[in-house]
Amino acid sequence: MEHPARHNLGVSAYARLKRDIIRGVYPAGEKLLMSRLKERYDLGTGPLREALSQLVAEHLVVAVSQRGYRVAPMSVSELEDIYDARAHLEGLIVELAIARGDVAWEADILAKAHTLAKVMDVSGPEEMLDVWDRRHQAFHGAIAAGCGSRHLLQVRESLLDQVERYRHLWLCETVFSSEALEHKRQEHAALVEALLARDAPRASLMIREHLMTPVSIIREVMLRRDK
Amino acid sequence: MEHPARHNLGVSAYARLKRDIIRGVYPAGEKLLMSRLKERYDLGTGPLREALSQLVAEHLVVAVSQRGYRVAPMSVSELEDIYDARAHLEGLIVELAIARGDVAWEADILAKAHTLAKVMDVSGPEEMLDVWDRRHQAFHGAIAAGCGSRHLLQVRESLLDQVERYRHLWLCETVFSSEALEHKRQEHAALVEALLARDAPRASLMIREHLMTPVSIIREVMLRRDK
DNA sequence: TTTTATAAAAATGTAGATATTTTGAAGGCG
DNA sequence: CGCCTTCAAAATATCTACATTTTTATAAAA
Repeated sequence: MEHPARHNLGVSAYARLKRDIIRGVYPAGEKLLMSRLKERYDLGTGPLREALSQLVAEHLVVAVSQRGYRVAPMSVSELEDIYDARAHLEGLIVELAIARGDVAWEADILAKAHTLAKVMDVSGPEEMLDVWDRRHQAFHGAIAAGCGSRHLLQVRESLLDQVERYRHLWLCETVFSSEALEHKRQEHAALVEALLARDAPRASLMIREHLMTPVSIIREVMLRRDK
Repeated sequence: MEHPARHNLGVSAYARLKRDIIRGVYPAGEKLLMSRLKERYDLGTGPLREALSQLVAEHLVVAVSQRGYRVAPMSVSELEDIYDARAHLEGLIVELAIARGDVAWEADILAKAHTLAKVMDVSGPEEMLDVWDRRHQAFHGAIAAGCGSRHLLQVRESLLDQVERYRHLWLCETVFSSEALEHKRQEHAALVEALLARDAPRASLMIREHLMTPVSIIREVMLRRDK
């Protein structure tokens, strides 16, 4: 009938740039030369500037007038602040979800938790980490969805994007030991239990702690790298 | 020494467009014709598209590929969700501010509260509403600042921008009676009292209720207009 | 070493070319 | 007659190429 996807170049430039920044293709603080980007993505300046403007609004890129764009810098202090903000926001969302979530919400959490717990190493650790991460996101997404607020979820997504670069450091560093995975699994199980029991204070505390655990590891990776 | 402000056209296009959208110069859902914008702001398509891309990221504008841009639609359901999200976020921020704020934070709140309480009608109601609104924002900003999290404050700003169009309806509608102003003043005083007493649950509840009060009025304005 | 002059590189903006969507009229069909 | 298609013209969005302005790098002079 219609073309499957008919978006303009700015949109795909945005998606590709964002992906590359989050994946660490460009180091934090690196200058994003127009000429280089034009070559790499085979696009004109127009669409690129559109994409960069959006990324500026999302704080993944900073613009200095007449001096182009650079990847937003990373720092330990930002690491701490962003994880702190995210943990507290997620705590709030969990409390609301417990107050507002219905049976379908509960069911979806159970479903996603089950899928996550059953991730098996079938085709190499690289592939498996990818699957695990996707299902992990889906699990937490299902929990958050219960809050029922489009705008809170939107704000949550925004912080997720901003935290992703730091989280990527963690995923790369942590050669995922099966103990760590087992530990996560237990935390998730306990969290599900608290959610279904509708114990808001406990669930909120648990998720805040759950989300803060990577911070110390990432901090050390960053300090080590900076030397 | 140097030029005071040397930003590119995209930046000023962004500021002007945002201002006009928030102020209701363009009705919600209206198509933003490139030709019209070019004429109105005397700019080329390049800078305009940059600005619009940023506004898309901030959810004030929506883009449909190959079909240009339009002002983000407004609806009663969004009104309710956005105020709900904002109230809960602000409640969280207040709790954190009470836990983390120092003496300078307390002092700044008192200062801003005082300035706000002493707004006098000196040069017409238009001017006075403007002054009151600015000081009101400063007062709430001072409270929020105590949470100490750059990212939470950034997320708060984002929601403030999104809510501003609805709030503007309220400001326009409410021919500010001195009773309403007096009522606000009392709410503010009580809030300051709870903050200084470091009573987190009470302050959080108070601010949530304080922020939700305009909703019913705005809803009625919107329902009346849609008919 | 610091300053200044100059050349190269880069960012930014505009005009116009291209592609897409919308409009509106004409024609066909129930 | 009302309603749906079809199709061309007009309007619109989008993109690129090039012109302009600004910054950065380089080298000579103080």
